[in-house]
Amino acid sequence: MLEQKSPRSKYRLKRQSLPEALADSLRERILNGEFKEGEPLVQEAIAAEYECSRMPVREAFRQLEAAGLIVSKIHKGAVVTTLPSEQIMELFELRAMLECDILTYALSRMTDHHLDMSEQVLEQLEDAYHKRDIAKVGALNWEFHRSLYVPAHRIQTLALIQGINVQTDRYIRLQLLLTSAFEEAEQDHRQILKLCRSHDPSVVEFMRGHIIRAGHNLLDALSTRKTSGTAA
Amino acid sequence: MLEQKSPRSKYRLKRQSLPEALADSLRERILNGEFKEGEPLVQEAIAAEYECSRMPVREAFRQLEAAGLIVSKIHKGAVVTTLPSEQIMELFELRAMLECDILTYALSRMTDHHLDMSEQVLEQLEDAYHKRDIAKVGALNWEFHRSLYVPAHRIQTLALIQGINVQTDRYIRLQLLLTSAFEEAEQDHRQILKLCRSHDPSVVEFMRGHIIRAGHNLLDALSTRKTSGTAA
DNA sequence: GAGATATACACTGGATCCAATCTACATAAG
DNA sequence: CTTATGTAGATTGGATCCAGTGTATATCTC
Repeated sequence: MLEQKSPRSKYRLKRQSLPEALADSLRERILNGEFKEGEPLVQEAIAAEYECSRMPVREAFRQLEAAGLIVSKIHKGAVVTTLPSEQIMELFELRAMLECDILTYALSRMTDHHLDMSEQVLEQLEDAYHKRDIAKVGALNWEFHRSLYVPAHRIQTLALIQGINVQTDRYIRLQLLLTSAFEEAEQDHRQILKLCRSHDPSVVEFMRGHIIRAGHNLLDALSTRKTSGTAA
Repeated sequence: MLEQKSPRSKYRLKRQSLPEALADSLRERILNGEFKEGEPLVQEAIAAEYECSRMPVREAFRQLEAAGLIVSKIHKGAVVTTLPSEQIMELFELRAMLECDILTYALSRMTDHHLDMSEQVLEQLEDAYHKRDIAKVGALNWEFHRSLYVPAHRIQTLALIQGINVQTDRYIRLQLLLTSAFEEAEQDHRQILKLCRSHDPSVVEFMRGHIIRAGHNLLDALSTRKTSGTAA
């Protein structure tokens, strides 16, 4: 818990405030489904768990609220956000639009170095997938997409996409538990990388399909879960 | 300062925590240029101004940071974000893409009621513009755009667009001080409303031009300011 | 016994206090 | 005179404490 991430310099020391570290950890736990939709997050309980006061917890909550992962009502506390299925699909549609846009920018600027990096991430992703390490798959899935977009140098767009991916990650990880539809996504990823290597503009539309299909697959999985098993 | 906003019910009482109210007020002050780019925000000073402790200020800062208006480094405090001009233009391009998308959804669902509401906002906007009330123009400009998008029922998209508009608002208000390019925007707004009334799909492309032009006009204004007057 | 009122407990909101870190200035060494 | 070191003041980070609100249970009235 509370590990630091993405060290730029080789000897980078802990440079993160407690609230940020807490937010990172809590975000991860929400995405992993440890805190389920609608579940209340009690300041005191979290504080006790991390052996700190409620103060940094409150600041972390503000961050998570801004990211759309929780909502907090005054004097009533925070609960994990619940999204209706239309809004989940809307998130995937937003991703499709924004990621296709940024990929168009990125495509002409990708170097072999970039592509090798992406391939490396993809290999890790495939490895994690075969080991059924859900959390790692979720994180690496985004990391792979992200690696393709970096060459675009579209800072604001990338930040926006990252925010949306945090939200969809939650459902992607859920889907990994429910279905085996991710097999298909795996093949997509290889194809995407291949098209990128040849700088083929058709990759943009392929990416759109990849994202939209993921959304539909997920919604199918969610609806069948709801109709069939109403497990607590 | 710290007034409540958007009362849905007629007798809505204060239902906002201090940090939220603070964030609203500080956001407004940043957008109005009272706190300039790169200017540090000192917790104690703000707390003294609002006659509260530093605690709610810190939580408000977290919100503003998530909105991209400030950045805070550990043990070094918060400063108002400075964006390079490419990123400002990128924000306008994002707006163009997202707002055109949502407008397409909204167009077929707009009722006369919706359109009348929009017209009402537009009249207030024109009024504020003629009175040179910069803050009001900024707020109402977004409110007009927003009113056109509400019928689309695209909650996530609208939230995203709102976030970007908060950022561009800052520069729009700056532009109002620097240039008279907003005249043109005023005419655009009337034209947009007219096209919406006839549910003419060409309004989407018109909107795109409206937003992109606004971005270019702004960058022109900013660059001439930088090259000519290097006023403190 | 059902509904309204009162009260106790749990939790959040905010203030004050202490510790840790940064910055700036002063001082000393080369 | 320049650079390095040390120290004091300012400012942020985090903990503890108190107050206010919400909820649930118990009590009272009809």
